[in-house]
Order: sequence, then structure tokens, then C-alpha cells
Amino acid sequence: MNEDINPMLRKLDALQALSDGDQFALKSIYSRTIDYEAHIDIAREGDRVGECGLLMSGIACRYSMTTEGKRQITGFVVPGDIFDVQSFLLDVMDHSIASMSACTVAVIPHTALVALTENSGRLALAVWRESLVEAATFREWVVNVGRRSAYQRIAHIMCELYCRLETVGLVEGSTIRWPITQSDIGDACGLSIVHVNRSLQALRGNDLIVLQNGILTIKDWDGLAEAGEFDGTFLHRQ
Amino acid sequence: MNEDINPMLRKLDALQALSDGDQFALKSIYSRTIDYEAHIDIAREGDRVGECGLLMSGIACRYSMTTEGKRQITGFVVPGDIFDVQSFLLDVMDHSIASMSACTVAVIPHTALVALTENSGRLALAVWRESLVEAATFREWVVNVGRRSAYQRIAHIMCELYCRLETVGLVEGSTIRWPITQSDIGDACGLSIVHVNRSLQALRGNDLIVLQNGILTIKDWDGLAEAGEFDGTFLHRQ
DNA sequence: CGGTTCGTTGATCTATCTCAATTAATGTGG
DNA sequence: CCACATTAATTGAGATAGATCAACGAACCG
Repeated sequence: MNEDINPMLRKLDALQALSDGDQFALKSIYSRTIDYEAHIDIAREGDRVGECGLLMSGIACRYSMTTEGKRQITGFVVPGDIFDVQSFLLDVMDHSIASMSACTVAVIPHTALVALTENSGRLALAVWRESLVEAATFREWVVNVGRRSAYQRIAHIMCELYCRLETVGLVEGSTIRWPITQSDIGDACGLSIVHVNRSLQALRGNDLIVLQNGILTIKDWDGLAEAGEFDGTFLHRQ
Repeated sequence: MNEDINPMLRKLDALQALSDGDQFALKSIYSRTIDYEAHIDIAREGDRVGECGLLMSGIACRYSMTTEGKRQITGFVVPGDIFDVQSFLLDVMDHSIASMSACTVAVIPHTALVALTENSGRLALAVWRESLVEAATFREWVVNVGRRSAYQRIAHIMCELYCRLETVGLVEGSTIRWPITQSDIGDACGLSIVHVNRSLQALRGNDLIVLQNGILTIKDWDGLAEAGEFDGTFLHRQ
């Protein structure tokens, strides 16, 4: 098996969506890979792109800018995620995608997606399914930002990222990479940097997490999940 | 042409997605219709449903409840929208759907969707496309709730609903039906009722809107769009 | 006509923001 | 390997958008 495509295969495996032929089809859908440093725009609002991406390694995010210059992160992209699928059917990017850490992206031309929908209905449905889970995650973010306190919001996104990385085998003993600055957390949760900082101190003070040097350790999963009202149903893992 | 299915045909027409055969396929995908009074749950979180719905008339919303009992509306459903498509590929409802006004829903069994994906690739893509626009709308809601003031948030959802109803021919001279209580607005924007009330007074005071008796009139579209930083790109109309 | 929902108003409170510094990391050129 | 620039984290103090609490009026409804 091609090592690089591992995260996505693992995810689809979990869906029991893969026949041998499907696996072959999957390995052949991407044409090349691109490496990005941290904090680089991978795609920009307004772009008309002719391909979508499969994140092979690193963590990226979707974000939009407000007229007033405020930034809102609307979701994370983790290894195994196909992003920009919408560019396949929608004309123009309505948001941007940026690397948060160094990232490797496999490029999937739209033509390959077309072939996919024609040749492997099962895989096409799997890709569709993924985009529906993504939509469910956006809904959860609306709830998070709309109705939870700062403390809860931050706990919630930590739980989410932990679960999603776990699915693709990127958790090592309750620890994940966390290349996400306090400013990023603020942009993801609709909070100011200062308040993020103080809320993090509260999470630490309650012995729920350790966060340093870009490494997040969850010391008390149950406590953190309760703090963030986290219920992973929306991720629709199987 | 079947009158009832008009809104959806109109929407798909705009996509130039419809051949004659497609139109026939579309009319035959729903098995029956159901009428709901206002404020009724059409589907509930946790349900395992075997069909999805096409809203024929009325306005509905998606919502989730917080552990603490707070409600967050995550999106509106307008005539022509297929909702619960996710139930086709995801096991269980992760949110609820409720009528806001009296609603008529055409029921589309999953089996019909399967047939659709097999027989009319073009229609299947149109349905997929719709679900991607929906996802874009959720992202916009994250931005709205995360980074805009109360005044801006309310202006924004008014613009969104106006545009979406316009697409399906439900605007009459800058006026739309608005069966949305102040409490609902609060739940959609992550605000308290009291603050919604005061923000509405500000919108009225600035001569942007008239809102009474369940009718919203937009007196100054440009002003309202500017107030809400509304840019309809995310709706991907053509 | 009493009950219920919806909208409105006033007063008070607080979670979170903004402004302004300071310290700690991290990176970079010489 | 050091000096300096830059980014990220932290702290304090004061300001405010929006929440909460508590009434009350108006519309609707069986």
C-alpha cells in the first residue's frame, strides 16, 4: 500500500467502502503532491480552481474574512480529508484554505473526480458522505460559537480535533500535535486573544489539558468533553 | 408541469441541469406529501429516517439543543430545498428540523435517491451541488455568529432569506413572509430575545426594514446588505 | 374572557473586548 | 553563536455589547 495515502484509506476502510478495485482507483486519482510551509494560503476566496486536494500530512483550516477585517476560521482540515470538493461543482471559492503547520497536499484533478463518479459509484458516495459529515461539523461550529461560553468553545474544538486525528491514527497516548496559536483559537471560536489566553489558563487550572510547544495532551478526556459539551455524534464515525 | 414541485424545478432550471427526462425523473421521486402546522418537529435528533424531504411550501429550520438547554438554529429551509439528504448516507440525525410556519413536505424515499444516482448522473450531481451550497451557508453562519455584532447578524440573515426566497419566486415587491419570532431570531443569531428586540428597533430606526404581522419589507436593500456585510457569493446562484 | 404566546421596556449585571505593556519564544543575518 | 527582529504568550485595567431579571401591554385563541 502506498504509505502516503494511508490516512484516507484508513478513514474509508472504517466505512467498509473499499474493494480492491476501489483501492486501486483511489491511489490513481491524484496526480502530484505539493508541500506548503506553515501559514500559507492553499486556496483563496475568489479562486476558480480546477482541482481539489487531499491533505496527506499537517493541519490546515478554512477561513473567511469579514468586511471589517476580522478573521473567522470555519473548520479544520486534517490528514485524510479531501478539501475543495465544492470547487468541483461550485464555480468559485467562497472561502480560503490555509496551512496551519507544514502540509503536504495531494492534488486531485476534477477530471479524476468525474471518472470516479462514473466508474465507482461506491467511492463517489464515500466522497459525498465525507462532504455531508463536513456539513454536520459546520453546524456543530454554529452551535459552538452561537451558544457556548469561551471556556466551552475551546474545550469543544480540542475534543473535535482529538477525535478526528484519532480516526486517522495521529494520536499518541492522549497527545496530539497542536500547531494552533492562541490567535487561531480566537479566530476559530469567535473570541479575542486575551480571552483565549485566560480561558486556556482555566482549562489548565482544572487539570484538563497540558498545552505547550505545539503539543496538546488531554489529561482528563471525560472532564474536557463535559466542559465542552462534546458529543461526537456529528462526526458520524462508525 | 406539476404546480407543487415548482420551486425546486425553478431552482434546478437555473442550474440548467434539467433535460426533459430529468424533469420526469424528478416528478416521480416523491411518494406522498405531508402537511405540518407551525412549530412542529419534522425530524428529531437521534432519528433514523429512511427518507428525505422536499419542502414544497412554508419555512422550516434546522436546530440543535445544547446540554444546558439552549437552542441554536443552524439554518433555514425554504421551498425547493431538499433536506435530510444527509440521512441518505449518514446513519442517524445529528440535529432536528422544525416547521416555522405551516409547511408542506414531499417525501422522497432513499430508494428513489439511489435510483436517481444510478439513472441520472446529472440530477445526482445537482442534488450533491445543493448540499455543497448548504455547507457553504453553514460556514457563512459560523462567520455571522462568530464575528458580527447583533445588529449585523440580524441584517445578514434577513438578506440571506430574502435572496433564497427570491430564487424560488417568493418575493413580492421587496416583501417576504417572515414567520420567524424574535425568539427564533435570537436562536439563529446566538442572541437573547431582549437584545434582538432592541436591535430590530435599530434596524427600523435606520429605515432599513419594516417588520410586522409576519411580513418583512426591505425598504433599503443596499443599506441592509451593507449593515449585514451581506455578499451572496456563498449562495452560488447563477 | 381567561390563557398563552409574542413583543416591549427598564434596570442591573457580567462575560468578553479593547488598549497597553511586558515577557517568552522563535527565527535570522552577520 | 550572538544581537536583533518578529511572533506568540501573558498580565493588568478599564470599557461595553449583550445577558439576565422582572414587569407589562398587545395580539391571538379556544
